[in-house]
Amino acid sequence: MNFDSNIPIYIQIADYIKNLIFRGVIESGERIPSVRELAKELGANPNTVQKAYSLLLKEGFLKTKRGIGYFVTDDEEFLQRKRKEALLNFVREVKERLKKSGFTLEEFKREL
Amino acid sequence: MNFDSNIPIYIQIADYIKNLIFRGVIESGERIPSVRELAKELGANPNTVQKAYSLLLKEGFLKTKRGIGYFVTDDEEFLQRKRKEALLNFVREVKERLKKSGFTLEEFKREL
DNA sequence: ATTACTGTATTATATACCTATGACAGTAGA
DNA sequence: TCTACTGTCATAGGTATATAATACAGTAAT
Repeated sequence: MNFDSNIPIYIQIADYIKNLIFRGVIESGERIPSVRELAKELGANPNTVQKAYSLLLKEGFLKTKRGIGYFVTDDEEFLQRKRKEALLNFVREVKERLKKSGFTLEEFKREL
Repeated sequence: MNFDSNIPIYIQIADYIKNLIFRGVIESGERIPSVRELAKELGANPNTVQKAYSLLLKEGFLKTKRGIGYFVTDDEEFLQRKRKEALLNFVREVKERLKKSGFTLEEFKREL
């Protein structure tokens, strides 16, 4: 993982976890690394990981059990919906950026 | 223009100008708004606009004449090359994000 | 010369982010 | 019970970003 970006690290970590869920690397209901574990693994601060987890908690991706750990939500329907939303949002974002930069969709597809 | 993003404002402004150049809204050699003008127009601070312009100056998109203003470089070959680079970088970024999120290229194209 | 623009630079202040460190509370197993 | 994990919270310090205010220097038109 690479933190040399303008995007806040806790956002990058949240996206990283979200992507692992979408990819099925972490399954529904499964436990994820503790804040201290992941912090050590990524070379980040536990507080930063905590902030990322809190965000995912608020968004509904994670559940927490004090003293035990964080878990991916077991609401599979929710995850499927979010996955679809993520794709559509991404498509919208791509189109927006193409328009802003003055690239045509054809020009883009040609390089894809 | 919208600054409620995690991306620093001076980066957003630099991208905004770059896009205007790529789209041909501002032409090669043409003068761009003064730091104070653009700051007022965007509701940002002149120092922030200055930082954006300095970045574009360093990258070669702009030239400066003290007491007169900032101008888009007259090196059209450079701009063409940068435009192409921007497209290819964007394509690479899109592919990367698709891979990280576990979306297939076909899945993406279907929504495009 | 005066005026009104330019770019450029400095200082101070506020805020968000990140890290380091430590503390407290809940859980599970030896 | 003790130990070693968990989540959670608080404090302090450093850095980047953004704003506000001000100042100085170069250019051009009146």
